[in-house]
Amino acid sequence: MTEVSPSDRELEALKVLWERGEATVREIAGAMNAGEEELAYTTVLSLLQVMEQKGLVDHRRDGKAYVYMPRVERQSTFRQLAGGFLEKVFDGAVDEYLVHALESKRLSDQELDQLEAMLAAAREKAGDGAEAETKNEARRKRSG
Amino acid sequence: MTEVSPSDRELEALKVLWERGEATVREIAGAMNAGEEELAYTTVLSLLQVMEQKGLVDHRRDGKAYVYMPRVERQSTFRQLAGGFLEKVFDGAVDEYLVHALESKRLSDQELDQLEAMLAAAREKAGDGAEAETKNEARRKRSG
DNA sequence: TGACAACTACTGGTTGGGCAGTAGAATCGC
DNA sequence: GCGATTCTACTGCCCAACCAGTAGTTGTCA
Repeated sequence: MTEVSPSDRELEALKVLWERGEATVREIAGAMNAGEEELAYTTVLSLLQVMEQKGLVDHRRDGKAYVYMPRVERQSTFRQLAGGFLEKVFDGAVDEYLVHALESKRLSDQELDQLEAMLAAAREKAGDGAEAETKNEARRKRSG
Repeated sequence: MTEVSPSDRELEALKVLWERGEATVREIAGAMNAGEEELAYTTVLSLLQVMEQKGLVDHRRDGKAYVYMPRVERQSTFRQLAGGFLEKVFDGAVDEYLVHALESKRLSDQELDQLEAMLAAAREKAGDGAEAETKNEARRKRSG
């Protein structure tokens, strides 16, 4: 459904919108300028306009200002981004994907616990679909 | 050390080189054209030349042809890519990073085992490094 | 209503990635 | 030596992302 992926800057803007639900251009610009970089107001506006064309955001009028809101879900966008990266860089090898992330950053115990829990959950879910998966495997082997 | 990240296409070429150790332009072009897309020979050559400027690859002459070889490590490149993506998209939240990867792809039992093992290893390492890390922290604070 | 303040639309410049053609250099076979 | 082949160097085009200015519009307030 969501064919277009946001660029880096666009993702920044989306993050603001996901957090707030909706925001004026000025608010978004303010949030994006929280760091060191300073973007001109009109730059952010341009960004939003392009994003609207792509279907990433929507807007309505409020007084004389435009209020922008996200049109894509946080979840699905992230999934799409992660999936795309995984495929593009690691050719789908999740273990490679994770191991380099682990190497690039030292993790706290809590984070490790969190990951552990997620793996357990994934295992559960895999259990659900395991039968179908196995059938596919078998079919592939027979026909191959 | 490695300041520049390869673009998507450049990464493709690097993958070929990592696999083979070294290769002529023609070989690289052949490998990259294994899929559906067809790139002109000169296109691949241009790509390599740009990559050389960036310090991603090196070349030597062999007869009349150039033989290219990687100048950056597979490991560190992947780590850099994964780390960058993690930071840029998920603001460093590894759990988010993984969960979306898990969602985007159904995993086999083997893969899950693999991930589990990696987490265990990471936990070990976290334990090992904790002390040293603490010492460094302390030293830094004292001298600062 | 008129002037000002704040906002948006439109336009353009810059950069990097991607692609490929043409011209020129090197090599090989004879 | 000389032509044909195969390679590289150089150049240019296209497109998307990014950035921001200028002109025009809208709302507000005295």
